[in-house]
Amino acid sequence: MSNRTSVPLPRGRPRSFDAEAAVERAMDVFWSRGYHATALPDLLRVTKLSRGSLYAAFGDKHSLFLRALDRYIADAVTRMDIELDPRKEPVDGLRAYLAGYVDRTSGTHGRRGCLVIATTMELAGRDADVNRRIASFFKVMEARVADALSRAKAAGKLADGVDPANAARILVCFVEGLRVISKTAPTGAITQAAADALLDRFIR
Amino acid sequence: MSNRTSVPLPRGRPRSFDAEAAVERAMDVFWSRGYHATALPDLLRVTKLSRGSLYAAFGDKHSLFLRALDRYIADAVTRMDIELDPRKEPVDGLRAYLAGYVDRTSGTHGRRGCLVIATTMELAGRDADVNRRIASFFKVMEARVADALSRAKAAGKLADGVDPANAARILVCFVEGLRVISKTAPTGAITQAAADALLDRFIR
DNA sequence: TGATTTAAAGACCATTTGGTCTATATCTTT
DNA sequence: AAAGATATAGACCAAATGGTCTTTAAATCA
Repeated sequence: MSNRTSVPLPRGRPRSFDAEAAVERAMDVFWSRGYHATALPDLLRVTKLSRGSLYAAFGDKHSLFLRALDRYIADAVTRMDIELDPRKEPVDGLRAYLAGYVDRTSGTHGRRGCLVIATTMELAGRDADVNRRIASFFKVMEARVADALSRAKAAGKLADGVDPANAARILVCFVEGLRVISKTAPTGAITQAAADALLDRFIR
Repeated sequence: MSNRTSVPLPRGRPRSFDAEAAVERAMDVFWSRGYHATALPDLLRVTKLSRGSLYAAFGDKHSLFLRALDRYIADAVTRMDIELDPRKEPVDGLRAYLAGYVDRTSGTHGRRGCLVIATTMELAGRDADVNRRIASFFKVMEARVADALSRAKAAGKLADGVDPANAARILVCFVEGLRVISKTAPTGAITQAAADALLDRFIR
């Protein structure tokens, strides 16, 4: 039977560029400048692709942007899955989750901002593809945090009267708000103190 | 001495448009679409000005945008000064402040988003004029909230161990985060419950 | 009425935008 | 070596960008 059903090997010159790497570099520039402010030449520069290759590989600017956004979101979800891993102590996980945001909102990292928030504000209202992705991301995030809080509650680690769903929304809003105000004032130590103070109100 | 020092009366055709009203309409469109996505024709349409008049009155797109942003920020500060008026009960003030955000993040209002946050994400990193205004706005807001919390503490209304400065940062981050996630999911009731739950953790 | 000032209308401009296409060089397999 | 496949470079395009300028109509005061 050998290779009768296998896809024939491609002939000729092989792809010489790594599409995933190009998406990552495109993500970087969208992240730094936003969608509208990123022009084709910027994308060609960072991906080191010619116009023709870029359009052949990704279709158009908007599709490439969606790929970049998906990549950014996937990275964020992966991080959350590690920080809030159900096999860990839930409160430790929540501390790690908050610590990650403190780190990402401090100094230079903070000034860079967040591609999801920038995209939310710039495009979500008028771009259904974007809106879907962002809404689902925030939902996933809130669910993961609520889950960790539920586990903490079951272990008797939550303060009296704390509702996991409410607290999850509060924590998510807090970290997203952090990323906003840290664009202009990325003050790490103060942020850490605020994050600690907030979590301390919820745990016992 | 009559009118010796007075400015001579203007001759000829008087200004027939209200600059402040034009700024407000420009603010509306920047608010809905963002800076880059707002094109000159959009501004001409909503202000009902000709190109010449607009440039004569405001200089250029960027200057008009700064006027619009200043207007938006001034409105927000005015609102805060009413909600957090020192002559009111501080906790009532904080409730009013949060209620205002719940309202602005619900339904259609929520989908509209916030010009300050959109501008922060789109321009603050690369535009010093914008950065100054935004940084100062967030500082003012945090200070007003911290002030109300200090007054509440002095009146014995705060829970044990709550630091007004920390709590202020938490509340500001929470409301700004609310505005972000409400762009795609403006769920008013849930938001109100979260706001209540958060404030309840700080007051006695 | 006539002088003066203003705004509107829109022609005009250089530059930039996202996007297409062709010619050429390069690489791999047969 | 030949054939086939792919990437690059860059010319090219129409449309849109922010911005200037001139002409004309309108409104006011002297």
